[in-house]
Amino acid sequence: MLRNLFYRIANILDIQGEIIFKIVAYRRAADAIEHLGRDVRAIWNGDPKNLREIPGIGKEISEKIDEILRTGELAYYKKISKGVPPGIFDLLQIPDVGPKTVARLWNELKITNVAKLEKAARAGKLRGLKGFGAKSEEKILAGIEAQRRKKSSTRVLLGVAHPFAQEIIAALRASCGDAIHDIAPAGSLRRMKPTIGDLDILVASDAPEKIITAFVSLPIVQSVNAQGTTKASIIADNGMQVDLRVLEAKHWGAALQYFTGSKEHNIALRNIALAQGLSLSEWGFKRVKDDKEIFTPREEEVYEKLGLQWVPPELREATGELELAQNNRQMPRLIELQDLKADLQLHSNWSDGSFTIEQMAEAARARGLHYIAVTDHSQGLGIARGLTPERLKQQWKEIDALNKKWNDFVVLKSIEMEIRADGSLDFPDDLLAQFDLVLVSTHSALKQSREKITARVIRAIQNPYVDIFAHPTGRLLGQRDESALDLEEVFRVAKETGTFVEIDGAPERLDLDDVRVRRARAVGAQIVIDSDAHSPAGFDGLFYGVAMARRGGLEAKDVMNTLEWKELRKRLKRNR
DNA sequence: GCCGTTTTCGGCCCGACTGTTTTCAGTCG
Repeated sequence: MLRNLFYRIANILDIQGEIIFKIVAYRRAADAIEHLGRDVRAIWNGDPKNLREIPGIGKEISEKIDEILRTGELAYYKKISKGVPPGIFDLLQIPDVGPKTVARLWNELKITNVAKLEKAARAGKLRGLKGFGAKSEEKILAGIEAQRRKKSSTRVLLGVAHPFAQEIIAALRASCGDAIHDIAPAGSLRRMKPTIGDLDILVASDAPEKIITAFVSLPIVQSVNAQGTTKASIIADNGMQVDLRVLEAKHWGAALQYFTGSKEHNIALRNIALAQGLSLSEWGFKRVKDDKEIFTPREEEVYEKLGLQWVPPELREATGELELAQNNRQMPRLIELQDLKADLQLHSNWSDGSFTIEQMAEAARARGLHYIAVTDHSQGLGIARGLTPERLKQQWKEIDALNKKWNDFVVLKSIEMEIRADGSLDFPDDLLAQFDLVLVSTHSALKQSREKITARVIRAIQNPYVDIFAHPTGRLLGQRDESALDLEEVFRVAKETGTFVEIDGAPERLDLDDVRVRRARAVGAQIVIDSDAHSPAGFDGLFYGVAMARRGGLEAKDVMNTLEWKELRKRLKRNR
């Protein structure tokens, strides 16, 4: 709410022609609030001065936040938004229409919404404005059309975009591998964001034409948006836009850094460069005093040149990573997939999985894991064939028999137990005590009020036999929003009780995300990473879960299932 | 409006592209 309000203030100021730096300040403050991952109230605590510890929030904005938190209103916003037609903000969403254009459309032609703009453009009334011609009208109409299409399309899950990019890269290597010096995905995919808009792929090569031709001829290409000598843009048959750029090897480091982003990270990095008399762009460095160019063939050199540690792409979100890179080697050594010894949430055909426990175990073992917890659903989740105590006893016999098969792998008896709407659990304590490990989660009544669902979850994790709270927010990307759960409070109780909180790596969940992972660690809750696999391929979820952990800045020591079972077992609250 | 190993005042990221111009403003990533 605060974020949207400050963005709206920035947009109004932008249209009103306010100096850009003031506008940027409001947007930056809005982003800072979003990146907090918790309620600003907790930091505010009744005193606006407390807010100034947040980077990007100074005297003016802290006092405005204070006013909003106290009164629910902002006099300044009321003042500047007076007489601004609401349709104006939709105009800003149209590609190639910015604040200056909106201001002139509004002032000179009384155009205040998209419908009026479309009508005027069709009637050829825009070309009367100075600097506008027939092409401008076409561009605006195309922009409106593009905007309409975009509304219906959505971002793609990381779990879809990542293998897709690998497929494209493999195809390009196969067709012109001898001409490829280097190839890599950039953009939000390289930063491993939970969802991806467009794919950016970078190639270092001396034969750009060959690469471009091969790219636009790939079988996945549905249409070609643009094709030039060094870049091309296509729409793939799965609807994704894929942009390819080809460049010389000497530009590789700067280009990869630049196209990986984030935009905010790059701006901060360029500021650091400027302070050292260097101007940084996607082509490399330029010394300000004499324009001498300095090339960086490797990305590491971009950071080294500035006296910084290399920043892992997952951390490049301008949330303090450059301070770590500057301050004497404080960059964390982020957790890697190989650090995980176990997967503590997965499903078999005893509930809603499609494979036997043995098949799942063999797949996990083949991926290098040392143990797994089989966490089929409990009876409360009837739709997923949840287990009753009777079927559970049969399942345990199967697990006991299986465990005789290996001397280097263990299957733990576990359960994904439903936390009922009232906070009670699906099984009594004497049964819970017989599991190796108990995981709890919510699948129903996710629309409960903040108070109700928070109390419900806390009651569950206070149980002495509950070890892990799985997919905490319950979100399904693109389908279902997070619950209203007070995560800050849940993390606090998790720490106090020794309950672990989970990063569920299933691509449609990625729950906790990076922002929440940071908060969990800051509060002191212990974390595990699971795949939530329902099939052998589902173990890929560990990779995506690790990506969220990396984005949250976690090292191996921060993640409990990097421990072998005999160590982890000692850390369970029931054994402490 | 924010911020400080060049600054409490005077800065604030960089380059490409487009359409309209004839040197540039606006937009984008």
